[in-house]
Amino acid sequence: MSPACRQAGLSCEQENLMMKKLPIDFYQRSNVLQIAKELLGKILITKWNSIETSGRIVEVEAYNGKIDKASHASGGRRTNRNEIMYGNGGFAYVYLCYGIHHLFNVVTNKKETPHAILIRAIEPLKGIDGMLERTGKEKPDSTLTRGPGNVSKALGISFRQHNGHSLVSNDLFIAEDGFVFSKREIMASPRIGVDYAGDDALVPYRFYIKGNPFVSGKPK
DNA sequence: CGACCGATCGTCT
DNA sequence: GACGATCGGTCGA
Repeated sequence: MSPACRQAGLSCEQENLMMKKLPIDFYQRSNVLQIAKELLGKILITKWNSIETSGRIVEVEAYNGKIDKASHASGGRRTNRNEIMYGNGGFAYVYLCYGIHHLFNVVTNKKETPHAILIRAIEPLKGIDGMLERTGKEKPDSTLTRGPGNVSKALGISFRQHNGHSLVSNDLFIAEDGFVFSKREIMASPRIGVDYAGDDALVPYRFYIKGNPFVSGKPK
């Protein structure tokens, strides 16, 4: 059960009822930084292989399209791999990183504007046993869904099966339950692992929840 | 602590 | 043939 529902004294049944899937309009807006911040506190859910897993988003990074040197679409670069970024918002962009990790992104904005938001960390809510099974971990500590590679592993997201998947589908989507982080809990910093991006490596496009144990990087 | 390193493979040059 | 929007481990101070 989510902290928000526990605080409100709601049962799991009631919690399900108040869960609302984000509509396609949420994703197709033009301000990727705004959407990235709004994703903090929302719930990412997967339901497949008879397992439902979900977690509250606590860390994201925005990638600001063609003008962003850190983006795969930098300079209008368009390849087989990043093609989905050039489509409409509301779809998953999943790619393989270092041959090992499947990184899950939310595509935003409209056709031909390749905006994306990388989901870097979630706080597990449902299906923790399933997450442990998928990751091979013994205990649900803070490394379970810390960092983008771990998020995908715990939720069973892979680039072969889920790249281009709709986010208004019934098996992979983001929902809101009324919970919101307060503004002062939301921190901004440069993005991680984008040293190659020159001056764009320094822009504060990473947003995370202050003090949350699932947030990647060094605590500060 | 911090620095470094190996894993592993699809994609692009 | 080189290289990642990473992770977890090791090693030395």
